[in-house]
Amino acid sequence: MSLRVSPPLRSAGFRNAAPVFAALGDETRLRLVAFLCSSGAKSIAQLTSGTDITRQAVTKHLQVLANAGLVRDVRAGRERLWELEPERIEEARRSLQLIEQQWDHALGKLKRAVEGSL
Amino acid sequence: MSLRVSPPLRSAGFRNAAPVFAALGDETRLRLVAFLCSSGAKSIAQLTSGTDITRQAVTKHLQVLANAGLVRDVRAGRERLWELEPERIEEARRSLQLIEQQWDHALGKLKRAVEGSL
DNA sequence: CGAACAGGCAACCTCAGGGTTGCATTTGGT
DNA sequence: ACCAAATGCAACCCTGAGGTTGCCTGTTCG
Repeated sequence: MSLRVSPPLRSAGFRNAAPVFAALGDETRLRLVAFLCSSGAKSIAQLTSGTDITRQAVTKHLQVLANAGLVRDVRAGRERLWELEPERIEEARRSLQLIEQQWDHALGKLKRAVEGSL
Repeated sequence: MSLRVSPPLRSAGFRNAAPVFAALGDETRLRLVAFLCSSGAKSIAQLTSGTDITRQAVTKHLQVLANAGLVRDVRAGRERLWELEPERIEEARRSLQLIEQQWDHALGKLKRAVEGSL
C-alpha cells in the first residue's frame, strides 16, 4: 500500500525519469554533457582528448547517454559527431520541479504554519 | 584539453551534482523520494510495506539517499522516520537549468538563427 | 595505392550496487 | 517481566557498470 505515488507525480511519467538520472549520475558522463552543451557537436576523438580514460570508454558513455535520450549522434564523413538533446534534460528538470511542488503543497505549507505559530 | 567545462558550469559545483543524480537514478529510490515528498516522514517498515523488496533493501536505499543528502532520518521512539530534504533536489534542478541555459546561450540562439535564415 | 586517422566490435577484468538471509538489539505495551 | 514490533549488523550472492586491450573496418589525403 505504501510507495503509492500520488496522481500528479505518477501522471508525469516519473518512472521514465530514472534512466535519465542514472545516465547523469556518472561524473564522466556529466562532464560530457556539460562539455557538449557548451561546445556543441564534437567527435569521439575530441571528447576523448583531455580525459584519462580510453576512447572506448567514452564511446560507451556516449551510448549510455544516447539510450537515455540525452544525446544524439550525427555522421559526418569519417567522423561521428555527438550533440546534446536538451529535451530530456528539460523533462528531468520538470520532474524535480514536480517533486518540489508536491513537497511544497503537501508539507511545506503545513510546516511553515507550525513553525510560524511558535 | 577537452571536457573543459566553461566557467559558469564549473562554478556551479557541477561535479557535486553527480552523486545526487546517481541516487535518483534508481527507480526504487525515485519512488521512495516521490512517496516521501507527498506523504511526509515515514518509518522504514511503512516504506517497505507495499514493496516487493526486503526491509534491508529499503534501508540500503535510504542510506544511499541520505549520503546524497536527499533524505534525513529522525529518531522517534523505537522507530526511525525518514523525511525528504528538498534543498538537494533544488540544487539538482538548478544544475539542469544551468545546462539548459548554457545550451541556449551557446547554441540555441545560433541554431535558431541558422534555421530561421533558411 | 598506402599510410594515418576515426571509429566499431568483442572478449575480458574487477568491483560496486541491489538484494537476500539470519541473527542480534532496542523499545513499546500489557 | 515478557512478547512482539522496528531496526541494526554482517555475511553472502549475482549481475551489470566502468574500463581496458587487441584487432578489424572505413575514410581521407598525399
